Amino acid sequence: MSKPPRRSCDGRTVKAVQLSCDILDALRALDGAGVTEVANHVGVSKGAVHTHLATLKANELVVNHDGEYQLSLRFIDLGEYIRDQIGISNIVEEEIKKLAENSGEIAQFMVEEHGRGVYLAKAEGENAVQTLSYVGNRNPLHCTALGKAILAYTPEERVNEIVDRHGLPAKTSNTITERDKLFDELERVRERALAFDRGEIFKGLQCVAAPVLDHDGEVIGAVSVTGPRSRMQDDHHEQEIAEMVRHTSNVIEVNAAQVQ
Amino acid sequence: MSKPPRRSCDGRTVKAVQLSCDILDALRALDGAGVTEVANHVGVSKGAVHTHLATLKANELVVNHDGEYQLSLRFIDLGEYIRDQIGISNIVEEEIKKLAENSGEIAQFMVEEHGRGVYLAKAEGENAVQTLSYVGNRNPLHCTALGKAILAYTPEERVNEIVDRHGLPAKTSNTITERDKLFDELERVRERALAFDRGEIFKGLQCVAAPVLDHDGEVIGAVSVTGPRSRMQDDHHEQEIAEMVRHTSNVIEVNAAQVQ
DNA sequence: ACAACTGTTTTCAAGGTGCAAACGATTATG
DNA sequence: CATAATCGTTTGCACCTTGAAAACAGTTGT
Repeated sequence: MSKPPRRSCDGRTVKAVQLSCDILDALRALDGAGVTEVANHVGVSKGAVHTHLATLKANELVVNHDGEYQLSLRFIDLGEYIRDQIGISNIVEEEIKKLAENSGEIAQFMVEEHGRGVYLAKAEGENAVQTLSYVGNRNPLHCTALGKAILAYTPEERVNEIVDRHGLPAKTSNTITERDKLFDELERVRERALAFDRGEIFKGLQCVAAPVLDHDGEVIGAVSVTGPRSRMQDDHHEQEIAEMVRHTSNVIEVNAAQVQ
Repeated sequence: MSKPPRRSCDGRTVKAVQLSCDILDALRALDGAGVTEVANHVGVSKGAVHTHLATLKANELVVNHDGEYQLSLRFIDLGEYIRDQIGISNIVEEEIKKLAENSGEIAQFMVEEHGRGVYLAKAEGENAVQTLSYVGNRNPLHCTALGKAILAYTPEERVNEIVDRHGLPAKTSNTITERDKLFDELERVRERALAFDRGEIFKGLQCVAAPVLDHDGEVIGAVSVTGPRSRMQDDHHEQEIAEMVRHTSNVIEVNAAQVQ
Protein backbone atom coordinates (compact mmCIF):
# COMPACT_ATOMS: atom_id res chain seq x y z
CA MET A 1 0.00 0.00 0.00
CA SER A 2 1.92 3.02 -1.25
CA LYS A 3 0.92 6.60 -0.86
CA PRO A 4 0.23 8.32 -4.17
CA PRO A 5 3.03 10.80 -4.85
CA ARG A 6 0.65 13.76 -4.78
CA ARG A 7 2.09 17.22 -4.85
CA SER A 8 2.50 19.12 -1.64
CA CYS A 9 -1.11 20.18 -1.87
CA ASP A 10 -2.49 17.98 0.85
CA GLY A 11 0.07 18.49 3.57
CA ARG A 12 -0.92 19.30 7.10
CA THR A 13 -3.95 21.46 7.63
CA VAL A 14 -5.43 23.08 10.70
CA LYS A 15 -8.69 21.31 11.49
CA ALA A 16 -10.06 24.10 13.63
CA VAL A 17 -9.54 26.59 10.82
CA GLN A 18 -11.14 24.19 8.38
CA LEU A 19 -14.20 24.07 10.62
CA SER A 20 -14.41 27.85 10.78
CA CYS A 21 -14.24 28.01 6.99
CA ASP A 22 -17.03 25.47 6.78
CA ILE A 23 -19.05 27.58 9.19
CA LEU A 24 -18.50 30.68 7.06
CA ASP A 25 -19.58 28.71 4.00
CA ALA A 26 -22.67 27.58 5.87
CA LEU A 27 -23.56 31.12 6.87
CA ARG A 28 -23.38 32.12 3.25
CA ALA A 29 -25.30 29.12 1.97
CA LEU A 30 -28.03 29.66 4.56
CA ASP A 31 -28.03 33.45 4.23
CA GLY A 32 -27.43 33.69 7.96
CA ALA A 33 -28.47 31.20 10.62
CA GLY A 34 -28.50 30.36 14.31
CA VAL A 35 -26.02 28.18 16.18
CA THR A 36 -28.09 25.01 16.00
CA GLU A 37 -28.87 25.40 12.31
CA VAL A 38 -25.20 25.85 11.48
CA ALA A 39 -24.25 22.90 13.68
CA ASN A 40 -26.66 20.65 11.81
CA HIS A 41 -25.49 21.95 8.45
CA VAL A 42 -21.81 21.25 9.03
CA GLY A 43 -22.29 18.24 11.31
CA VAL A 44 -20.57 19.23 14.55
CA SER A 45 -21.72 19.95 18.06
CA LYS A 46 -23.51 23.14 19.06
CA GLY A 47 -20.81 24.00 21.56
CA ALA A 48 -18.08 23.89 18.94
CA VAL A 49 -20.02 26.10 16.55
CA HIS A 50 -20.62 28.55 19.34
CA THR A 51 -16.97 29.03 20.23
CA HIS A 52 -16.05 29.32 16.57
CA LEU A 53 -18.69 31.94 15.92
CA ALA A 54 -17.53 33.83 19.00
CA THR A 55 -14.01 33.89 17.60
CA LEU A 56 -15.13 34.97 14.15
CA LYS A 57 -17.28 37.67 15.71
CA ALA A 58 -14.35 38.95 17.78
CA ASN A 59 -12.52 39.29 14.48
CA GLU A 60 -15.49 41.10 12.97
CA LEU A 61 -16.02 38.55 10.23
CA VAL A 62 -19.54 37.70 11.43
CA VAL A 63 -22.28 39.69 13.13
CA ASN A 64 -24.99 38.57 15.48
CA HIS A 65 -28.02 40.44 14.27
CA ASP A 66 -30.67 39.73 16.92
CA GLY A 67 -30.05 36.05 17.35
CA GLU A 68 -28.94 35.26 13.81
CA TYR A 69 -25.34 35.10 12.74
CA GLN A 70 -24.44 36.58 9.35
CA LEU A 71 -21.33 37.43 7.41
CA SER A 72 -20.31 40.95 8.32
CA LEU A 73 -19.92 44.11 6.27
CA ARG A 74 -16.20 43.64 6.65
CA PHE A 75 -16.29 41.50 3.52
CA ILE A 76 -17.36 44.53 1.50
CA ASP A 77 -14.24 46.27 2.71
CA LEU A 78 -12.06 43.28 1.93
CA GLY A 79 -13.62 42.90 -1.50
CA GLU A 80 -13.00 46.54 -2.28
CA TYR A 81 -9.44 46.18 -1.07
CA ILE A 82 -8.77 43.24 -3.38
CA ARG A 83 -10.25 45.13 -6.31
CA ASP A 84 -7.93 48.02 -5.62
CA GLN A 85 -5.07 45.63 -5.11
CA ILE A 86 -5.26 43.94 -8.49
CA GLY A 87 -6.01 47.25 -10.12
CA ILE A 88 -7.82 45.86 -13.16
CA SER A 89 -5.87 48.59 -14.87
CA ASN A 90 -8.70 50.79 -16.12
CA ILE A 91 -7.70 49.66 -19.58
CA VAL A 92 -9.55 46.41 -19.12
CA GLU A 93 -12.70 48.08 -17.86
CA GLU A 94 -12.64 50.64 -20.63
CA GLU A 95 -12.11 48.08 -23.34
CA ILE A 96 -14.83 45.83 -21.99
CA LYS A 97 -17.15 48.81 -21.97
CA LYS A 98 -16.30 49.62 -25.57
CA LEU A 99 -16.77 45.99 -26.54
CA ALA A 100 -20.22 45.98 -24.97
CA GLU A 101 -21.16 49.18 -26.80
CA ASN A 102 -19.91 47.98 -30.16
CA SER A 103 -21.51 44.57 -29.91
CA GLY A 104 -24.67 45.68 -28.13
CA GLU A 105 -24.37 42.57 -25.99
CA ILE A 106 -22.76 41.64 -22.68
CA ALA A 107 -18.97 41.85 -22.60
CA GLN A 108 -16.88 40.27 -19.86
CA PHE A 109 -13.33 39.70 -18.69
CA MET A 110 -12.35 36.58 -16.73
CA VAL A 111 -9.26 35.27 -14.98
CA GLU A 112 -8.52 31.88 -13.45
CA GLU A 113 -8.02 31.30 -9.73
CA HIS A 114 -8.02 28.03 -7.85
CA GLY A 115 -9.09 26.30 -11.04
CA ARG A 116 -12.24 28.34 -11.45
CA GLY A 117 -13.15 31.29 -13.60
CA VAL A 118 -13.63 34.64 -11.90
CA TYR A 119 -15.34 37.54 -13.66
CA LEU A 120 -13.42 40.75 -13.10
CA ALA A 121 -15.23 43.08 -15.48
CA LYS A 122 -18.68 43.18 -17.02
CA ALA A 123 -20.45 45.72 -19.21
CA GLU A 124 -23.81 45.66 -20.94
CA GLY A 125 -24.61 46.88 -24.43
CA GLU A 126 -28.00 48.22 -25.42
CA ASN A 127 -29.43 44.86 -26.49
CA ALA A 128 -27.86 42.92 -23.62
CA VAL A 129 -29.83 40.08 -22.09
CA GLN A 130 -29.67 39.47 -18.35
CA THR A 131 -27.21 36.91 -17.07
CA LEU A 132 -26.48 35.77 -13.55
CA SER A 133 -22.79 36.57 -13.58
CA TYR A 134 -21.40 39.54 -11.73
CA VAL A 135 -17.95 40.86 -10.94
CA GLY A 136 -16.39 38.46 -8.45
CA ASN A 137 -18.67 35.60 -9.45
CA ARG A 138 -17.06 32.22 -10.06
CA ASN A 139 -17.97 29.67 -12.69
CA PRO A 140 -16.44 26.41 -13.83
CA LEU A 141 -13.91 26.85 -16.62
CA HIS A 142 -14.95 23.89 -18.78
CA CYS A 143 -18.44 25.12 -19.65
CA THR A 144 -17.81 28.74 -20.55
CA ALA A 145 -16.19 30.16 -23.64
CA LEU A 146 -14.05 32.36 -21.38
CA GLY A 147 -12.92 29.37 -19.37
CA LYS A 148 -12.10 27.29 -22.43
CA ALA A 149 -10.12 30.18 -23.91
CA ILE A 150 -8.09 30.26 -20.71
CA LEU A 151 -7.65 26.49 -20.47
CA ALA A 152 -6.53 26.27 -24.09
CA TYR A 153 -3.43 28.29 -23.22
CA THR A 154 -2.79 26.66 -19.85
CA PRO A 155 -0.16 23.88 -19.53
CA GLU A 156 -1.76 20.47 -20.00
CA GLU A 157 -0.55 19.33 -16.59
CA ARG A 158 -2.33 22.20 -14.90
CA VAL A 159 -5.53 21.52 -16.87
CA ASN A 160 -5.45 17.96 -15.60
CA GLU A 161 -5.00 19.16 -12.04
CA ILE A 162 -7.99 21.45 -12.42
CA VAL A 163 -10.17 18.71 -13.85
CA ASP A 164 -9.03 16.39 -11.05
CA ARG A 165 -10.04 18.91 -8.48
CA HIS A 166 -13.32 20.17 -9.86
CA GLY A 167 -14.44 17.48 -12.25
CA LEU A 168 -16.55 18.28 -15.33
CA PRO A 169 -20.03 18.78 -13.94
CA ALA A 170 -22.83 19.05 -16.52
CA LYS A 171 -24.72 22.33 -16.49
CA THR A 172 -26.80 21.55 -19.58
CA SER A 173 -26.97 18.68 -22.02
CA ASN A 174 -24.39 20.52 -24.13
CA THR A 175 -21.72 20.64 -21.45
CA ILE A 176 -18.48 18.80 -22.15
CA THR A 177 -18.23 16.13 -19.46
CA GLU A 178 -15.39 13.95 -20.73
CA ARG A 179 -11.74 14.77 -20.41
CA ASP A 180 -10.88 13.61 -23.95
CA LYS A 181 -13.59 15.74 -25.50
CA LEU A 182 -12.38 18.71 -23.48
CA PHE A 183 -8.84 18.36 -24.78
CA ASP A 184 -10.15 18.00 -28.35
CA GLU A 185 -12.12 21.19 -27.85
CA LEU A 186 -9.09 23.03 -26.44
CA GLU A 187 -7.15 22.00 -29.54
CA ARG A 188 -9.87 23.53 -31.70
CA VAL A 189 -9.75 26.70 -29.59
CA ARG A 190 -6.03 27.02 -30.21
CA GLU A 191 -6.51 26.61 -33.96
CA ARG A 192 -8.65 29.73 -34.22
CA ALA A 193 -7.57 31.50 -31.04
CA LEU A 194 -11.27 31.69 -30.29
CA ALA A 195 -13.54 29.76 -27.96
CA PHE A 196 -17.26 29.25 -28.31
CA ASP A 197 -19.96 28.32 -25.86
CA ARG A 198 -23.19 27.08 -27.37
CA GLY A 199 -25.50 26.71 -24.40
CA GLU A 200 -22.99 24.71 -22.38
CA ILE A 201 -23.68 26.51 -19.15
CA PHE A 202 -27.11 27.95 -19.83
CA LYS A 203 -29.40 26.88 -22.65
CA GLY A 204 -30.24 29.72 -24.93
CA LEU A 205 -27.05 31.67 -24.28
CA GLN A 206 -24.09 31.66 -26.63
CA CYS A 207 -20.71 33.14 -26.13
CA VAL A 208 -17.53 33.98 -28.06
CA ALA A 209 -14.26 34.43 -26.21
CA ALA A 210 -10.62 35.17 -26.96
CA PRO A 211 -7.64 34.59 -24.69
CA VAL A 212 -5.54 37.48 -23.39
CA LEU A 213 -1.88 36.53 -23.40
CA ASP A 214 1.20 37.80 -21.67
CA HIS A 215 4.31 39.02 -23.46
CA ASP A 216 5.69 35.56 -22.66
CA GLY A 217 2.66 33.82 -24.10
CA GLU A 218 1.24 33.03 -20.67
CA VAL A 219 -2.52 33.36 -20.46
CA ILE A 220 -3.68 36.02 -18.05
CA GLY A 221 -7.40 35.95 -18.81
CA ALA A 222 -9.99 36.09 -21.54
CA VAL A 223 -12.58 38.46 -22.98
CA SER A 224 -15.99 37.52 -24.31
CA VAL A 225 -19.30 38.61 -25.72
CA THR A 226 -22.46 36.82 -24.64
CA GLY A 227 -25.84 36.95 -26.34
CA PRO A 228 -29.04 34.99 -26.91
CA ARG A 229 -28.93 32.10 -29.36
CA SER A 230 -31.47 33.86 -31.56
CA ARG A 231 -28.92 36.50 -32.51
CA MET A 232 -25.67 34.58 -32.11
CA GLN A 233 -26.50 31.63 -34.32
CA ASP A 234 -26.34 33.88 -37.37
CA ASP A 235 -22.91 33.04 -38.84
CA HIS A 236 -22.31 36.48 -40.23
CA HIS A 237 -23.15 38.18 -36.94
CA GLU A 238 -21.03 35.73 -35.00
CA GLN A 239 -18.13 36.47 -37.29
CA GLU A 240 -18.43 40.18 -36.64
CA ILE A 241 -18.57 39.58 -32.92
CA ALA A 242 -15.52 37.32 -33.10
CA GLU A 243 -13.57 40.10 -34.77
CA MET A 244 -14.53 42.57 -32.07
CA VAL A 245 -13.55 40.13 -29.33
CA ARG A 246 -10.19 39.48 -30.97
CA HIS A 247 -9.61 43.20 -31.30
CA THR A 248 -10.38 43.86 -27.63
CA SER A 249 -8.09 41.03 -26.61
CA ASN A 250 -5.27 42.55 -28.67
CA VAL A 251 -5.71 46.02 -27.23
CA ILE A 252 -5.58 44.65 -23.70
CA GLU A 253 -2.55 42.53 -24.51
CA VAL A 254 -0.67 45.51 -25.83
CA ASN A 255 -1.56 47.88 -23.02
CA ALA A 256 -1.62 45.53 -20.08
CA ALA A 257 1.89 45.73 -18.65
CA GLN A 258 0.59 43.46 -15.98
CA VAL A 259 -2.95 42.53 -15.14
CA GLN A 260 -3.25 40.74 -11.83
CA MET B 1 10.57 45.75 14.42
CA SER B 2 6.84 45.08 14.38
CA LYS B 3 5.11 43.89 17.47
CA PRO B 4 2.61 41.07 17.39
CA PRO B 5 -0.83 42.62 16.91
CA ARG B 6 -2.67 39.71 18.44
CA ARG B 7 -6.01 40.42 19.96
CA SER B 8 -7.18 39.14 23.28
CA CYS B 9 -10.79 38.28 23.79
CA ASP B 10 -13.13 37.35 26.54
CA GLY B 11 -15.00 34.10 26.71
CA ARG B 12 -13.77 30.94 25.09
CA THR B 13 -12.28 31.32 21.66
CA VAL B 14 -10.56 29.05 19.20
CA LYS B 15 -6.90 29.98 19.27
CA ALA B 16 -6.09 28.38 15.94
CA VAL B 17 -8.84 30.36 14.24
CA GLN B 18 -7.61 33.50 15.94
CA LEU B 19 -4.19 32.88 14.49
CA SER B 20 -5.62 32.41 11.00
CA CYS B 21 -7.50 35.69 11.33
CA ASP B 22 -4.30 37.41 12.41
CA ILE B 23 -2.58 35.94 9.39
CA LEU B 24 -5.30 37.24 7.08
CA ASP B 25 -4.96 40.66 8.68
CA ALA B 26 -1.21 40.48 8.17
CA LEU B 27 -1.62 39.59 4.49
CA ARG B 28 -3.81 42.62 4.06
CA ALA B 29 -1.56 44.94 6.05
CA LEU B 30 1.48 43.80 4.09
CA ASP B 31 -0.31 43.67 0.71
CA GLY B 32 0.77 40.06 0.39
CA ALA B 33 3.84 38.43 1.90
CA GLY B 34 5.87 35.26 2.24
CA VAL B 35 5.72 32.75 5.07
CA THR B 36 8.63 34.19 7.02
CA GLU B 37 7.45 37.76 6.73
CA VAL B 38 3.99 36.83 8.00
CA ALA B 39 5.49 34.79 10.83
CA ASN B 40 7.55 37.76 11.98
CA HIS B 41 4.61 40.12 11.70
CA VAL B 42 2.29 37.93 13.71
CA GLY B 43 4.91 36.57 16.10
CA VAL B 44 4.59 32.80 15.62
CA SER B 45 6.75 30.11 14.11
CA LYS B 46 7.21 29.68 10.39
CA GLY B 47 5.86 26.16 10.53
CA ALA B 48 2.60 27.26 12.08
CA VAL B 49 2.10 29.99 9.50
CA HIS B 50 2.75 27.50 6.75
CA THR B 51 0.08 25.04 7.84
CA HIS B 52 -2.40 27.84 8.37
CA LEU B 53 -1.76 29.30 4.93
CA ALA B 54 -2.14 25.83 3.44
CA THR B 55 -5.54 25.51 5.07
CA LEU B 56 -6.67 28.96 3.97
CA LYS B 57 -5.47 28.21 0.46
CA ALA B 58 -7.40 24.96 0.38
CA ASN B 59 -10.46 27.02 1.23
CA GLU B 60 -9.60 29.48 -1.53
CA LEU B 61 -9.30 32.44 0.78
CA VAL B 62 -5.64 32.88 -0.07
CA VAL B 63 -3.60 32.49 -3.26
CA ASN B 64 0.05 31.76 -3.69
CA HIS B 65 1.10 33.95 -6.55
CA ASP B 66 4.64 32.86 -7.36
CA GLY B 67 5.97 32.62 -3.84
CA GLU B 68 3.87 35.35 -2.28
CA TYR B 69 0.64 34.71 -0.46
CA GLN B 70 -2.21 37.16 -1.02
CA LEU B 71 -5.87 37.41 -0.21
CA SER B 72 -7.81 35.76 -3.01
CA LEU B 73 -10.38 37.09 -5.45
CA ARG B 74 -12.95 35.17 -3.44
CA PHE B 75 -13.31 38.23 -1.23
CA ILE B 76 -14.70 40.17 -4.18
CA ASP B 77 -17.38 37.52 -4.50
CA LEU B 78 -18.13 37.58 -0.78
CA GLY B 79 -18.24 41.37 -0.73
CA GLU B 80 -20.66 41.40 -3.63
CA TYR B 81 -22.77 38.79 -1.88
CA ILE B 82 -23.01 40.88 1.28
CA ARG B 83 -23.95 43.93 -0.74
CA ASP B 84 -26.75 41.99 -2.36
CA GLN B 85 -27.72 40.54 0.98
CA ILE B 86 -28.31 43.85 2.76
CA GLY B 87 -29.85 45.28 -0.39
CA ILE B 88 -29.15 48.95 0.42
CA SER B 89 -32.65 49.37 -0.95
CA ASN B 90 -31.91 51.49 -3.99
CA ILE B 91 -33.70 54.27 -2.17
CA VAL B 92 -30.59 54.99 -0.15
CA GLU B 93 -28.32 55.07 -3.15
CA GLU B 94 -30.70 57.25 -5.14
CA GLU B 95 -31.16 59.72 -2.33
CA ILE B 96 -27.44 59.93 -1.64
CA LYS B 97 -26.93 60.61 -5.32
CA LYS B 98 -29.50 63.38 -5.29
CA LEU B 99 -27.96 64.84 -2.15
CA ALA B 100 -24.56 64.92 -3.81
CA GLU B 101 -26.01 66.63 -6.88
CA ASN B 102 -27.92 69.23 -4.89
CA SER B 103 -25.06 70.05 -2.58
CA GLY B 104 -22.32 69.72 -5.16
CA GLU B 105 -20.23 68.00 -2.48
CA ILE B 106 -19.65 64.43 -1.31
CA ALA B 107 -22.70 62.68 0.16
CA GLN B 108 -22.46 59.48 2.18
CA PHE B 109 -24.48 56.95 4.11
CA MET B 110 -23.04 55.10 7.12
CA VAL B 111 -24.15 52.33 9.45
CA GLU B 112 -22.58 51.00 12.62
CA GLU B 113 -21.10 47.53 12.95
CA HIS B 114 -18.83 46.19 15.67
CA GLY B 115 -18.62 49.69 17.10
CA ARG B 116 -17.20 51.19 13.93
CA GLY B 117 -18.73 53.21 11.14
CA VAL B 118 -19.10 51.54 7.75
CA TYR B 119 -19.78 53.55 4.61
CA LEU B 120 -22.48 51.90 2.52
CA ALA B 121 -23.10 54.58 -0.09
CA LYS B 122 -21.09 57.43 -1.52
CA ALA B 123 -21.77 59.90 -4.31
CA GLU B 124 -19.85 62.92 -5.57
CA GLY B 125 -21.27 66.27 -6.63
CA GLU B 126 -19.60 68.48 -9.19
CA ASN B 127 -17.48 70.42 -6.69
CA ALA B 128 -16.62 67.37 -4.60
CA VAL B 129 -13.15 67.15 -3.11
CA GLN B 130 -11.40 63.79 -2.90
CA THR B 131 -11.65 61.83 0.33
CA LEU B 132 -10.20 58.49 1.28
CA SER B 133 -13.47 56.83 2.20
CA TYR B 134 -15.10 54.26 -0.04
CA VAL B 135 -18.04 51.91 0.18
CA GLY B 136 -17.13 49.26 2.75
CA ASN B 137 -14.51 51.44 4.41
CA ARG B 138 -14.56 51.66 8.20
CA ASN B 139 -13.82 54.67 10.35
CA PRO B 140 -14.09 55.36 14.07
CA LEU B 141 -17.47 56.72 15.10
CA HIS B 142 -16.30 59.40 17.50
CA CYS B 143 -14.47 61.56 14.98
CA THR B 144 -16.94 61.71 12.11
CA ALA B 145 -20.20 63.63 11.90
CA LEU B 146 -21.87 60.46 10.65
CA GLY B 147 -20.56 58.47 13.58
CA LYS B 148 -21.62 61.07 16.13
CA ALA B 149 -25.09 61.24 14.60
CA ILE B 150 -25.33 57.47 15.07
CA LEU B 151 -23.91 57.46 18.60
CA ALA B 152 -26.28 60.23 19.67
CA TYR B 153 -29.22 57.88 19.15
CA THR B 154 -27.54 54.77 20.49
CA PRO B 155 -28.24 53.63 24.09
CA GLU B 156 -25.68 55.12 26.49
CA GLU B 157 -24.65 51.68 27.67
CA ARG B 158 -23.77 50.65 24.12
CA VAL B 159 -21.83 53.85 23.55
CA ASN B 160 -19.76 53.05 26.63
CA GLU B 161 -19.13 49.54 25.34
CA ILE B 162 -17.95 50.94 22.04
CA VAL B 163 -15.64 53.46 23.68
CA ASP B 164 -14.29 50.73 25.97
CA ARG B 165 -13.52 48.61 22.97
CA HIS B 166 -12.07 51.10 20.54
CA GLY B 167 -11.05 54.04 22.73
CA LEU B 168 -11.08 57.60 21.40
CA PRO B 169 -7.94 57.82 19.28
CA ALA B 170 -7.00 61.30 18.10
CA LYS B 171 -6.95 61.76 14.34
CA THR B 172 -6.28 65.50 14.44
CA SER B 173 -5.93 68.08 17.23
CA ASN B 174 -9.71 68.65 16.94
CA THR B 175 -10.69 65.05 17.71
CA ILE B 176 -12.73 64.49 20.86
CA THR B 177 -10.59 62.25 23.04
CA GLU B 178 -12.40 62.37 26.40
CA ARG B 179 -15.50 60.41 27.23
CA ASP B 180 -17.19 63.33 29.03
CA LYS B 181 -16.67 65.66 26.12
CA LEU B 182 -18.06 63.03 23.77
CA PHE B 183 -21.27 62.68 25.77
CA ASP B 184 -21.62 66.47 25.91
CA GLU B 185 -21.25 66.56 22.14
CA LEU B 186 -23.84 63.81 21.68
CA GLU B 187 -26.27 65.83 23.80
CA ARG B 188 -25.73 68.78 21.47
CA VAL B 189 -26.31 66.52 18.47
CA ARG B 190 -29.66 65.43 19.89
CA GLU B 191 -30.71 69.04 20.46
CA ARG B 192 -30.51 69.87 16.76
CA ALA B 193 -30.76 66.36 15.33
CA LEU B 194 -27.61 67.27 13.44
CA ALA B 195 -23.97 66.38 13.91
CA PHE B 196 -20.96 68.36 12.75
CA ASP B 197 -17.36 67.44 12.12
CA ARG B 198 -14.95 70.33 12.00
CA GLY B 199 -11.69 68.73 10.99
CA GLU B 200 -11.90 66.03 13.63
CA ILE B 201 -10.75 63.25 11.36
CA PHE B 202 -8.98 65.22 8.65
CA LYS B 203 -7.92 68.84 8.91
CA GLY B 204 -9.50 70.94 6.26
CA LEU B 205 -12.58 68.77 5.83
CA GLN B 206 -15.91 69.57 7.42
CA CYS B 207 -19.02 67.52 7.54
CA VAL B 208 -22.73 67.78 8.40
CA ALA B 209 -24.69 64.63 9.23
CA ALA B 210 -28.21 63.67 10.25
CA PRO B 211 -29.31 60.38 11.83
CA VAL B 212 -31.67 58.00 10.05
CA LEU B 213 -34.13 56.52 12.50
CA ASP B 214 -36.37 53.50 12.54
CA HIS B 215 -40.14 53.59 13.00
CA ASP B 216 -39.35 52.65 16.60
CA GLY B 217 -36.85 55.47 16.99
CA GLU B 218 -33.88 53.11 16.69
CA VAL B 219 -30.98 54.50 14.71
CA ILE B 220 -30.18 52.58 11.56
CA GLY B 221 -27.56 54.88 10.09
CA ALA B 222 -26.76 58.44 9.11
CA VAL B 223 -26.39 60.61 6.01
CA SER B 224 -23.88 63.37 5.50
CA VAL B 225 -22.36 65.96 3.22
CA THR B 226 -18.62 66.56 3.32
CA GLY B 227 -16.76 69.53 1.92
CA PRO B 228 -13.62 71.63 2.30
CA ARG B 229 -13.49 74.08 5.20
CA SER B 230 -13.21 76.95 2.75
CA ARG B 231 -16.79 76.41 1.63
CA MET B 232 -18.33 74.85 4.73
CA GLN B 233 -17.31 77.50 7.21
CA ASP B 234 -19.75 79.94 5.64
CA ASP B 235 -22.71 79.84 8.05
CA HIS B 236 -25.32 80.46 5.40
CA HIS B 237 -24.00 77.72 3.15
CA GLU B 238 -23.72 75.30 6.05
CA GLN B 239 -27.33 76.02 6.94
CA GLU B 240 -28.45 75.19 3.42
CA ILE B 241 -26.47 71.98 3.48
CA ALA B 242 -27.95 71.05 6.85
CA GLU B 243 -31.44 71.40 5.44
CA MET B 244 -30.60 69.15 2.50
CA VAL B 245 -29.12 66.53 4.80
CA ARG B 246 -32.18 66.59 7.05
CA HIS B 247 -34.42 66.25 4.02
CA THR B 248 -32.52 63.23 2.71
CA SER B 249 -32.62 61.62 6.11
CA ASN B 250 -36.41 62.09 6.23
CA VAL B 251 -36.96 60.62 2.78
CA ILE B 252 -34.93 57.54 3.66
CA GLU B 253 -36.73 57.17 6.99
CA VAL B 254 -40.11 57.21 5.29
CA ASN B 255 -39.20 54.83 2.49
CA ALA B 256 -36.84 52.45 4.24
CA ALA B 257 -39.02 49.62 5.42
CA GLN B 258 -35.83 48.08 6.65
CA VAL B 259 -32.29 48.91 5.82
CA GLN B 260 -29.86 46.25 6.99
C1' DA C 1 31.96 26.55 -2.81
C1' DC C 2 29.84 28.54 0.86
C1' DA C 3 26.72 31.31 3.37
C1' DA C 4 22.30 33.10 3.98
C1' DC C 5 18.21 33.18 2.86
C1' DT C 6 13.78 31.09 1.67
C1' DG C 7 9.65 27.38 2.22
C1' DT C 8 8.63 22.74 3.77
C1' DT C 9 8.59 18.74 6.72
C1' DT C 10 9.28 16.23 11.04
C1' DT C 11 9.23 15.26 16.06
C1' DC C 12 7.12 15.75 20.29
C1' DA C 13 4.93 17.52 24.40
C1' DA C 14 1.64 20.89 26.14
C1' DG C 15 -2.69 22.23 26.21
C1' DG C 16 -6.36 23.41 23.07
C1' DT C 17 -10.53 21.59 21.07
C1' DG C 18 -14.76 19.19 20.38
C1' DC C 19 -18.30 16.14 22.48
C1' DA C 20 -21.63 15.39 25.67
C1' DA C 21 -24.36 16.96 29.08
C1' DA C 22 -26.03 20.37 32.17
C1' DC C 23 -27.69 25.09 32.58
C1' DG C 24 -30.65 29.30 31.94
C1' DA C 25 -33.74 31.75 29.11
C1' DT C 26 -37.26 32.12 26.04
C1' DT C 27 -41.25 30.55 23.52
C1' DA C 28 -45.07 27.12 22.50
C1' DT C 29 -48.85 24.61 24.06
C1' DG C 30 -52.27 22.47 26.70
C1' DC D 1 -50.25 29.00 34.58
C1' DA D 2 -47.52 25.01 34.45
C1' DT D 3 -45.01 22.14 31.52
C1' DA D 4 -42.63 20.96 27.50
C1' DA D 5 -39.78 22.08 23.87
C1' DT D 6 -35.90 24.71 21.89
C1' DC D 7 -32.73 27.83 21.83
C1' DG D 8 -27.88 29.67 23.03
C1' DT D 9 -24.42 29.36 26.43
C1' DT D 10 -21.34 27.22 29.68
C1' DT D 11 -18.67 23.42 31.91
C1' DG D 12 -15.83 19.12 32.54
C1' DC D 13 -13.11 16.03 30.51
C1' DA D 14 -10.30 12.95 27.32
C1' DC D 15 -8.21 12.84 23.21
C1' DC D 16 -5.69 14.62 19.58
C1' DT D 17 -4.58 18.67 17.40
C1' DT D 18 -1.37 22.24 17.22
C1' DG D 19 2.70 25.15 17.58
C1' DA D 20 7.87 25.47 18.72
C1' DA D 21 12.07 24.02 17.41
C1' DA D 22 15.04 21.99 14.47
C1' DA D 23 16.28 19.47 10.51
C1' DC D 24 15.67 19.42 5.51
C1' DA D 25 15.48 21.02 0.82
C1' DG D 26 15.88 24.81 -2.80
C1' DT D 27 17.32 29.09 -4.33
C1' DT D 28 20.00 33.20 -4.49
C1' DG D 29 24.01 35.86 -3.99
C1' DT D 30 28.76 36.72 -3.07
